[in-house]
Amino acid sequence: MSNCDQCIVRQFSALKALNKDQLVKMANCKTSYTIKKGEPIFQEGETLNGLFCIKDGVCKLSKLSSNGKEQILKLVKPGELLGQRSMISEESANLSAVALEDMEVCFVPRNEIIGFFNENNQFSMNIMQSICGDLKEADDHMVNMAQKTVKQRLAETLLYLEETFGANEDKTLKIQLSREELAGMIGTATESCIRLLSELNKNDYIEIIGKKIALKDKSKLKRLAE
Amino acid sequence: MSNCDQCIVRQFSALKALNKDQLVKMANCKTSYTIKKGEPIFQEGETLNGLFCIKDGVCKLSKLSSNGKEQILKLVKPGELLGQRSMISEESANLSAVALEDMEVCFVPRNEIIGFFNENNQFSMNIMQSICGDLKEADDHMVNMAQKTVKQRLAETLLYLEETFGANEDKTLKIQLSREELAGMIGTATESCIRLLSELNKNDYIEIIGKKIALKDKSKLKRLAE
DNA sequence: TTAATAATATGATATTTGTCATACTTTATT
DNA sequence: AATAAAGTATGACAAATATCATATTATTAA
Repeated sequence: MSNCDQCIVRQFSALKALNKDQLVKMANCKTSYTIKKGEPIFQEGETLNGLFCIKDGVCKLSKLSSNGKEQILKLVKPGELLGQRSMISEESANLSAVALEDMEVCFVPRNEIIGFFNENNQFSMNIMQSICGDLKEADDHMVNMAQKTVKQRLAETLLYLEETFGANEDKTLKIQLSREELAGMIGTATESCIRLLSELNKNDYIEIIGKKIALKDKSKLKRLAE
Repeated sequence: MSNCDQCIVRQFSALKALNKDQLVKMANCKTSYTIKKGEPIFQEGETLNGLFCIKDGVCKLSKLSSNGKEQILKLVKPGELLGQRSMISEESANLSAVALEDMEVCFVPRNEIIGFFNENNQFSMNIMQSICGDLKEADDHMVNMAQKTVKQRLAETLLYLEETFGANEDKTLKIQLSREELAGMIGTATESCIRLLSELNKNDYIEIIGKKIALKDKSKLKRLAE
């Protein structure tokens, strides 16, 4: 049973407000998991009863729309928490979480976290602020979805992916998304996404190297995204 | 200085967890406002420093997109709170709030509310749950924006408006939105919105009576919205 | 390795949606 | 009441996007 003290999640999430005692308690009740690329951490509708800490690997949060297409709402990276909303609302998961890479996560039962809420105001304030951040992001994202063209959303998403997950030595995006997943992020048909990528490639905004994508002219992309 | 004890906002919001003492404190520090239709309660970017209680009237929460169009993200009705996110994040307002009808609102300074947080766990839990509700709504809304056609979104919005704000005796929607505002809710051009309303009118989904809209066949509308 | 499957790519075409022009109607102002 | 201004409506057209078909390439399984 490893220590939570030095964990990356502690450094970057609301957990930074926990004291030694609370960290020990958490270390004693947590469960660690390895999750293979493509596997779910949880599914839409599932009861969670706790909080997930993302130690390593990236996952997508998505929801199936009534037309059967998967809309990706958010990508979650190491250091972040998962399942905050369900835990607080005492509701089943509204979104599915599926690994985009091999992952390491810890699960902490709800009771434990609620205990921390009641004895640690700073911790509950941190959790609140994290959820408020998600809400602001969601509102901003909505305006883009509603008011920008697919091409603009694609440009914006590519910039976001590089900024958030970085690039390899050959400038290609580190995060590996299929064309279908990329389309699911920007809310369009896979073919439209591929077509626009080809166009951006032709016009030297990006370079397509096999399945990988390198951002060639970021300022041009920014101008396109507005 | 009126009593907060019997206020509609107390009954329907996180404030229901406040005790007598806290209600008295709040009554003593609150400010009441009347806001005329069309006037802002606050604007995007403004510093709020407190929480608004909606006693009467409906307002829209909107944001200007980079192309200059207004996207309406949410409508807020009597009994609800406004400015929770800004208060918790200690950030300026991400959205503008503008009255759709004459309104009565109260303002409670941030300090007071933060005090209640620290002495009343149930209250802070209620606020958290309210924000979590907003987040779930935003996620669901996003899937619709991304995956449904404008016509489907229009049908869905009309149903939402009747369900949430009711209808008059002649079946027309109680809430009075301009075509431009309706377009701003569903994320489309005003002309497209008008055109689709005409089409729904022609096909007996709705009836257009001057500027007012009556839902004529709700089950057909539901089927359209999917 | 070979076959089978999935992912990527592109053409052809239909549909949806946005834009601009203009007319009509209602509301506000003088 | 007359005028102006704003809101609603519709046509014509262009642009954006989805859908279906099919080809090509990469990946997986036998």
